[in-house]
Amino acid sequence: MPMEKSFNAAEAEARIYKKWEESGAFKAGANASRDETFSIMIPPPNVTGALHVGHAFNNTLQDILIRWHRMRGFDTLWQPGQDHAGIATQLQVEKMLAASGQPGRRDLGREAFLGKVWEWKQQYGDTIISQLKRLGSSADWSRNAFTMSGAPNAPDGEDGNFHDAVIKVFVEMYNKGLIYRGKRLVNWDPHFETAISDLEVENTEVDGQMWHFKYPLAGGETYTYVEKDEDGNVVFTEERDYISIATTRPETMLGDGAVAVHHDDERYAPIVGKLCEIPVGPKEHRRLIPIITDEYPDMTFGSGAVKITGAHDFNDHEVAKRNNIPQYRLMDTRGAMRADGAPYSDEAAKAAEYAGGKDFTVQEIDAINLVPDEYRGLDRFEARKKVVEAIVAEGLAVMTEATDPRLGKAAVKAPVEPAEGGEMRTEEEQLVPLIEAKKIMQPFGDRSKVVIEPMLTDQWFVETSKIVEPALEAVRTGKTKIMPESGEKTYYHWLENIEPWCISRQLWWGHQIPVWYDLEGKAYCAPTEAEAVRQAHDLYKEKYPGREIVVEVGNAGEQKSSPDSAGRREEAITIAESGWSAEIEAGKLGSLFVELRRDPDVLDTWFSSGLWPIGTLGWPNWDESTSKYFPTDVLVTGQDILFFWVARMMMMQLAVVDDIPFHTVYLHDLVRDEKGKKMSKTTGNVIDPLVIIDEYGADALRFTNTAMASIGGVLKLSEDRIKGYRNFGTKLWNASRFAEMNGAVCGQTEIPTATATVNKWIIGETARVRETVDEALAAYRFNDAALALYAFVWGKVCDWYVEFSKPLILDGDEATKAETQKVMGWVIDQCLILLHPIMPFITEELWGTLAEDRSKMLVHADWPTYTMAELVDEKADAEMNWAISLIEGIRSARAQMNVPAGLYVPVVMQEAADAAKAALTSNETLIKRLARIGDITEAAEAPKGSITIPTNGATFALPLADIIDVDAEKARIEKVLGKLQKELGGLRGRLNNPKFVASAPDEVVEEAKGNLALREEEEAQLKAALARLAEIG
RNA sequence: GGGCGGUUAGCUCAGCGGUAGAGCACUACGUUGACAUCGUAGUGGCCACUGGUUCGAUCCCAGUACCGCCCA
Repeated sequence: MPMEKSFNAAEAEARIYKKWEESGAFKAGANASRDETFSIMIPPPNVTGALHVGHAFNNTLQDILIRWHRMRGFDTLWQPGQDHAGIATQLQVEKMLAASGQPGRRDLGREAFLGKVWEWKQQYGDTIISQLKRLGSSADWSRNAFTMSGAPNAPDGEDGNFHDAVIKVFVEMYNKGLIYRGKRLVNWDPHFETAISDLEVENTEVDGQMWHFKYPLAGGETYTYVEKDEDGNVVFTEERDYISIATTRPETMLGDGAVAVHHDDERYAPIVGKLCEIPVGPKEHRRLIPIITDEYPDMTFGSGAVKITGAHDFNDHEVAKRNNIPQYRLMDTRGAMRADGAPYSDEAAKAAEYAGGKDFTVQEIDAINLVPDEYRGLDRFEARKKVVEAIVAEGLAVMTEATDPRLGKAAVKAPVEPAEGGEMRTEEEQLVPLIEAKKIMQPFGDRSKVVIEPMLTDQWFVETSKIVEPALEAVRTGKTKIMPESGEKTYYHWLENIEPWCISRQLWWGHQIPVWYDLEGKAYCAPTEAEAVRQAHDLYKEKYPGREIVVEVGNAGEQKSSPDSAGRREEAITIAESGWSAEIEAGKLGSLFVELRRDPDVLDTWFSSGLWPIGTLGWPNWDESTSKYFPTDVLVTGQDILFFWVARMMMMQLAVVDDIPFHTVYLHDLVRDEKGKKMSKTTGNVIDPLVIIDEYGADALRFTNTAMASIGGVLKLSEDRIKGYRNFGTKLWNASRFAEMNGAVCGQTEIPTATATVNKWIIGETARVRETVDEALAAYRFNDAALALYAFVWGKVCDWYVEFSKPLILDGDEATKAETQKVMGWVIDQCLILLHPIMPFITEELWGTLAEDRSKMLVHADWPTYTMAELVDEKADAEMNWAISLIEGIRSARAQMNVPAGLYVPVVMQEAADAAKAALTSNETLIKRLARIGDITEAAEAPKGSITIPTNGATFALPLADIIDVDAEKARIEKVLGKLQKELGGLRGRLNNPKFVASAPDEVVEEAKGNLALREEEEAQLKAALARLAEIG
């Protein structure tokens, strides 16, 4: 039964994938024939995710490396899995709850909500896995990992131990002092109501406004404000009773703790150390703040004076810390103005005390709510408007002319002079508040897209500075190599300037921080609750020997009471140590009750994915069967997560198991559309890989991905290109179909011996492409591997070898026919093997079709190791190249001279060298056939009016005096000659230059000489041809 | 502002010391014994610009212009 005319990807792919999987072909160690391991950890896709072109690209490369190594007999593991994606998943589930009319997260409470998340995960979490399978990914799915597996509330089937690994690492790092908790200014996402890391903040330039306000000096003081030019000449003098401040965020004025000017700023020297008034809030409770000096203010920017709001700005925070300025928090977790605490008058009075010199703690300051009563509860942007209105109304805005260009679009056009046809303005200038239209950088949450608020909160941090050095060292010494090399530079730059990593998130979905506090705030970090209880128990037991200690874990918000061993219930449970001491002194005996509450925060998702390499392998409970895959070999991932993930894995693995996680990092760009634009739903240029697979097959998409994958290359995915590689698959299919129809012998275990030149030649070419592919893959030059195979399969096998074989198989003698059938079968098999890592489906299908008694499926076929040294026959190579050039020369000349394609023309050969004669004789049938020529005769002179085809070692003439136009042939030859002479000029120029001959490497000189000789021969042949044509006229 | 890249055929990209390649597109011809998802032939490039190093530069170095990306 003849094969179909093309590969039915839609039908075959699922069937083939099932066969692979059911046979355990992807299991770790499958097909291993040597001890060396090769392992790759998949960059875990979000459990909420769906396959996009980036995954498709990324996984194609990983799969190629894995399949290639597996076929080569390595003990191979491709570890798959998913990431729990804290914020994204929590958001998705909340949306689902809202959409289906179920109670929301807060109504459900933590436990119930997490139950919903797990349900959701079990229902949808496998989506991306099934999509990766459609791509042909040969990961060991039996080991699929999940970053939340083994968490305390995980349902059955989610019982890995990733959670244990995460918790263990946290505890160890805590005990080593690498993790700490502190009140720090963090990036706060008011939408998700959680801290996020600085990497999750996108700074974007937006149209903003800068307001200029007057902060009146306390007690109506005045000073002389003087401005000088560069030479020290006074250019402006004014008596002022205020200091002018510029701000882009007026609402934060409420929390100002000081006004700062630069040490060297002479303009404000007279008032440094004095107090000024924040020009907002109830008149009777205006707060006074000091004017201080610091290095931070830029004298050339704005007025040179800046307000310091330590709790809401990173720069201000530093200034406040340096100068011990109180940092007042103004907003709640949603970014609304605080509504807690006492009335404003009371709070302002407290603040005044601290401003007046009373000692304070960070907590005491944080408790103060300095938002005036009328602004409480307002959204921060609403509050901004009101603050501005109030200040302007009070006349404390800096005013300017309405024509001031700094006002931007709001500026009024300057009046036109009467001379220019305008009307002179007579009234006094209208003054308006100075609100500069300015581009400002604003921080946005990368997921929420809302404006991020710097917020002073308690958070957990990894002291990255203490673990960064080994990670830097590993790359510096080349132990881990990052490709492309520019990635290493970026890596150094970031790690050398690394900031502490905020790892706590105010979310529910994630690994809850394993720290419990007693009500004094003492922290107990332990892998389990029982262990924390024990720690607390031991601690107090030591302090109060002889007393019974009862430790209980409560939930935040509810006081817990518990009977002691004597059955007595504590009346007023006093937890503070001082309280206990008092009780002891009073001689009261009873048990001491210690209540513990667990930190409600969870860990940043990247903290767990930072442990991906060891966590997936079962650390800390791993054994040789899994630990042998560590360190892994290569990480293939997007360069956009170099910092998020790669750098953190480096730091974490080195900190935890003192080894690198991988020896090579292959970074790639984002996959873009064909014009180079980012794909986005809003632009509507998203290419869905599943749609592509449906239409063109997974192999076409994979080949396209491979061909795009040059090191550091830009990835522009175009459907035309995919279509082209689908066609390539069809080409392979049809060459195989031809082979099958003509008795090619597939499934041989030995390389067939060849006597025919063409067979020797293609065997040598096969060895050549095998070496090229291996070299390319070893160097991660996927595009080179793909292109070499494309050129070989299409350009060599299909275009030449299949054509050459036709006369041999169809018209040749039995021996030649049999030999050619064997060689062809072998060559096709080699094509399938070499292409399999890139195009697994079509090759596996052909592998099964072309021979019935294969010992293994192609997925486990042995990768060849033959070399060019063994298989290239120089003579056959030279002969075939000569034959090809002759055929091409004849075809080209015929086409240009409009010789009818169906016409078999006779040929006359002249001045033939022995090698050319021999080459012609041994390949005569196929040359005749492919060049469409008749009898070949030899003569001393070419017939008059013939077409000339020069070759190395012989000149050929097609005697077509009747058909051809002599002038056209002249023109054709002159054109060729023109090109030739340009080349000759270059070659002669070089060889005539003594310095070239002296300095260039010998082989280059030899090559040039050889080239020159060839070109000169060709030139002579063409000139002779022209001379003959000239005779005719 | 700091860092990292890019600029090669109409388009998308390789190449990165020895004088330029692929795919697509385009033009002409073609139902030649697997393939029209094809075949044959062809058109098309001062390799951004200016200097330098070198016997020789698209390739190395310096600068300029323009375009990206990352970080402030």
